[in-house]
Amino acid sequence: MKRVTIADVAAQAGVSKSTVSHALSGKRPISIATRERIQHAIDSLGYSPNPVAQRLAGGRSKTIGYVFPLYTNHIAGLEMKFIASTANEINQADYAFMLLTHPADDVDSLHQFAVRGLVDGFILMQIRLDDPRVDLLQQAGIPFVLVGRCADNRDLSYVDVNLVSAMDQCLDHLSDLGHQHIAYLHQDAPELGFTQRAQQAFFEGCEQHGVDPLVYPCRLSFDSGAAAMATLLEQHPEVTAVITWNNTVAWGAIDVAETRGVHIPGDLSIISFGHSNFTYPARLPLSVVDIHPEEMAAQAAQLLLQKLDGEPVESQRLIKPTLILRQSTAVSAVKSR
Amino acid sequence: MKRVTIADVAAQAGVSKSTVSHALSGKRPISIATRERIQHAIDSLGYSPNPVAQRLAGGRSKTIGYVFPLYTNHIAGLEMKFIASTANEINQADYAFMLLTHPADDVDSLHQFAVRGLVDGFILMQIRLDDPRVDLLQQAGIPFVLVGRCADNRDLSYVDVNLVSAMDQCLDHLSDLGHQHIAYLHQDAPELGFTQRAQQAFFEGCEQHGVDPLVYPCRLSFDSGAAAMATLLEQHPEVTAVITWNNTVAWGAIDVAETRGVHIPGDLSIISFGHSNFTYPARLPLSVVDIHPEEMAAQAAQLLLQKLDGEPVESQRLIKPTLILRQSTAVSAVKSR
DNA sequence: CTGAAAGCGCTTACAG
DNA sequence: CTGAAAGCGCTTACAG
Repeated sequence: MKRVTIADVAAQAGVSKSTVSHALSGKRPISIATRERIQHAIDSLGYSPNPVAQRLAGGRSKTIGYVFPLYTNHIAGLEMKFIASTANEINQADYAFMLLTHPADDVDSLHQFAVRGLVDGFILMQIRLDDPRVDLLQQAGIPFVLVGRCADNRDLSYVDVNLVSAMDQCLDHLSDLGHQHIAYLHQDAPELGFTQRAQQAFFEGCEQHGVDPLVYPCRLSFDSGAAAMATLLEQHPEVTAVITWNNTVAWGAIDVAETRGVHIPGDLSIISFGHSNFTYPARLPLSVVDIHPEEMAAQAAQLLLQKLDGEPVESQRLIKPTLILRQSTAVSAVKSR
Repeated sequence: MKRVTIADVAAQAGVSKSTVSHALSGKRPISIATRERIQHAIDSLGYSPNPVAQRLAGGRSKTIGYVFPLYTNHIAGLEMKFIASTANEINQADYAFMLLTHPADDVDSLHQFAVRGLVDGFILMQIRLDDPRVDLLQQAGIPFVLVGRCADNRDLSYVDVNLVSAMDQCLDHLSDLGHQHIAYLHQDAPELGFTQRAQQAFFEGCEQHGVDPLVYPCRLSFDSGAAAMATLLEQHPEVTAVITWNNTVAWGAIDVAETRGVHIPGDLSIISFGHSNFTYPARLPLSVVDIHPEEMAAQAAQLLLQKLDGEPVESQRLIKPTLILRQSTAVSAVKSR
């Protein structure tokens, strides 16, 4: 399998290598006649440029890096959806997809990696309010897009969830059903922008709706969701509705509730953040706030690709979630436990 | 952020670039004195070689490609575990991890990708009995390792599950509990080696244990597992135990059983293939055959890395699964429905 | 509109 | 044990 190079194409088309290069990049005008000869040579030889050489010579490697710290014991369907959607999107654009799983605080690894110049740009996940990776990439002058947001987002490109809308939709619905004491099982990670914004949106939404807000932190696991729910039920037996930031957490919470004889949705309504095709048991179709991970992934990928092409793009996007009502919410029972 | 190059190191150490290169690769003897000067220069300058240049000059890019067709709607915890484990393993070895999600039958994309020379080697998932990707990579002379096996595995390196052991452990256990009619909800993908081998192991195991084998195909989804279970219960009400190839399928099957009043484990025992930290509801701790995805991922990664380093390695490995008994299996009820 | 040449940062014969 | 030089396959000033 001998590689076909730009020199082969140039020879067959009877032009110089630089002409072939420019025909490919479109960076300078080429006469229609020679353009056709070059195209013909490319087709007949089956030429495709070597991205390694392109990159070394100052061009693109057509590779993007996806920075997503993964702890193998704590992965939910949502994370997977993000990864798979982004990978598919990038691959379909004929770019290579590089997954970087270094821990979030290991900025050195990212630095090492970035400086190696293997990728043209980055997509960052798990964004912190004050994220050292952002400073690093800005200083290095490497294009990147955030999925999420920092505290200060000047000059940054991001795709994020509209959490105010998400919470509003949940609270509108629950409030309409008569719920007065609503809990939010939120992620125990104050450094993340998502966590802060979701909590704030929850508190403000509760105030607007005149309901009593309860918040309990938990980690991304079934057991942690269960533990948080257990504590909640003990400390606030008056609670009649729960919102969870993640479906794994929701299942843990549901498990505890059912085990203690708290019936869903009769005694307790529940809504989870997630996406539309979570699986759920027939006896308990779970209502979810679909944050549209495929959509977020696609937009982030497109944003980055457009930046790499130098296209001017509107670069701060908020995706509006959709409340999908199934059967885990119901009219609040007047409770007197 | 000006890049430090090998020329900078050579200049500071007062040697030639080739000497620095050889000191780094160890491909020819370097006197202890100059080696020390070079090392000192590398440290003080913070030099790390540019993998793009290395690759172009005939060396390594320190990148491996992970070929795993992903359909975003059909992903279970096991897939995620494989991806995350492999990514972590590769990243920790200071290699870049490239995820290729092209559909399995899209050999052209893999070809395109391989010929671009971005990666040093591949790890292949979802191996078919007769896999065109294997021929492609063999002809191209690119190192690769399979997670799974083909029909003919001469000259191939792989890491796979010992399915005979897996089925034996399940059937030993179920048979001891008195089960006589055991079903296997297997993956509806006859082209995959895994599927064929698992079915064969199931049939042979049943024969050895003198039990009645039932097999029902289904796809990787909750709904499909539910549908298969529904059909099974209608056609063979005498069934008292079920083995599923995947936990998502198991939850679908369990859901249907419970909805129809078939109690687990009282009326029906169930064991799922999977891994040790699947989450499960407190009311139904699921027994699983842990196929050790982290272990498989780690071994595959190490195998490939060793091949890239030219180390001779024992290259066909079968990982023995572990049956983790929890509370979804019980003594068979004498049934007379 | 097109070409000859330098250069990207390495590796590896070739020579000593 | 070490160096000078060619070459990997491109891109991009420089020149016309």
